[in-house]
Amino acid sequence: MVSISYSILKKIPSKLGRAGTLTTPHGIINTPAFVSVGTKATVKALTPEQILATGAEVVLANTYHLYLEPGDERVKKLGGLQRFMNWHGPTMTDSGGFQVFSLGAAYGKELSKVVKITNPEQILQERSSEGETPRLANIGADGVSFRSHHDGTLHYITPEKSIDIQHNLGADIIFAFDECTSPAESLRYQEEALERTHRWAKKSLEYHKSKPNADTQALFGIVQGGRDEGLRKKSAEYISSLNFDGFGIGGSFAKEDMETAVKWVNEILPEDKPRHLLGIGEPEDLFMGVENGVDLFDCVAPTRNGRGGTLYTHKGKINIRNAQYREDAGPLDPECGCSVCKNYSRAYLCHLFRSHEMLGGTLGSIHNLYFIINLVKRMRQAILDGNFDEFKKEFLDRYSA
RNA sequence: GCGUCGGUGGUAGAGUGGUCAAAUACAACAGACUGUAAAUCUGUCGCCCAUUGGGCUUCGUUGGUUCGAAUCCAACCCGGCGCA
Repeated sequence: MVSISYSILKKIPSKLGRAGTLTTPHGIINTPAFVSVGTKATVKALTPEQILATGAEVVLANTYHLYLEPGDERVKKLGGLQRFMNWHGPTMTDSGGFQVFSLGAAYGKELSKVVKITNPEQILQERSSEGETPRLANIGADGVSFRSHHDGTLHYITPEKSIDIQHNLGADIIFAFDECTSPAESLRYQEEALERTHRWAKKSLEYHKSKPNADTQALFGIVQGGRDEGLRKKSAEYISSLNFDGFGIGGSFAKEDMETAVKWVNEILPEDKPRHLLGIGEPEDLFMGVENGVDLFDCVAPTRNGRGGTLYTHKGKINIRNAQYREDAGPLDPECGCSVCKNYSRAYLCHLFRSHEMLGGTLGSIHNLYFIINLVKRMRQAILDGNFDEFKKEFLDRYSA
């Protein structure tokens, strides 16, 4: 029995990009697609009905968070992730690998998923090591020990443990436990981390395949390797050699490193399996990813920005709290087809955010998710229509003007 | 009218002789956010220049005491409360 199946419908001529369909036990994902992030089994501020209305086809939850609260066993007992959160479409779970980074090397520092600086020298300076906040995640030989950020309890996650948790959660697509590294790490460290991630990938896969869940849940292996071409390619080759159902491309990037890294990897990954660029989702990055053969993206940006009042428009992002919108009776983005843009004024949204009303975060999330999901859908359509390049130029010219 | 307590930056509210252009919170004005430590976080917030920094004017009003006053004294103005 096969958990998922992927097929390509059309490619971007002489590029890696493609449009296809990914069939899961809980429905079809039309790729490329943007995956909504619902870390704790909720896309923050949205009901499943609202998630659906944004055009979302798939939701990604998090192993680490759900393991801590309410507990994966409990989720299993309550019918699994889909049933628990009342989301009936396809689901994914991240392995907790990102938390190795965010609660480890990046904890208490200026490091994040995408670093603006590109000069390696500068990135290395970001690595402040003395007397900093103690990490909540520490890497051991076979796994990672996490100090829970909400009750201080200690937890040890191994690749097998991560898979067990993800089996209990029951998402359609799950990820191998990996180590997301910072671009600030030395090449030597990247090598060491990559070896670890590869070892864990193999363990994750073997363990997964030994369980009946392998029939209903697909497992994606994650390519790492940082900013180094040799390591990235080595990782793509190694992960490709294992019998994963699909692939994730991970790591924290310097903004301008991202495109080359994605290219290196996707030139190697087998064409007939889906690829997921983990944690990426700003419009310009989505174009880059789609053009270079990425099928799936997930990113907290639309929802996190949406809750904070930074909203996407065809003319770039705006901060709806700004004074200039206080009496702006027009729609947020006249070119957007979402329910927020059709029914509410900028002035009203501005008021909601200024008065800290919950509805602000909800409407902001609905709009931003719709905007990003729809953007990727339009990219898909453009591939099918054979005019991806034109669409990309037309959109980005105005978006970044 | 008498007594009493009090009048501080947009607001609330610390401060009671120098380290005070004045804590803190809120508001205001901006900014950040990329596999969610996030309905979060950061900066600015008297005026004028400047990179550190410097100059000027502020704590009801006026006048004093003092090397030095938001802080002490006096008078006045305003408000709360109590008694007539």
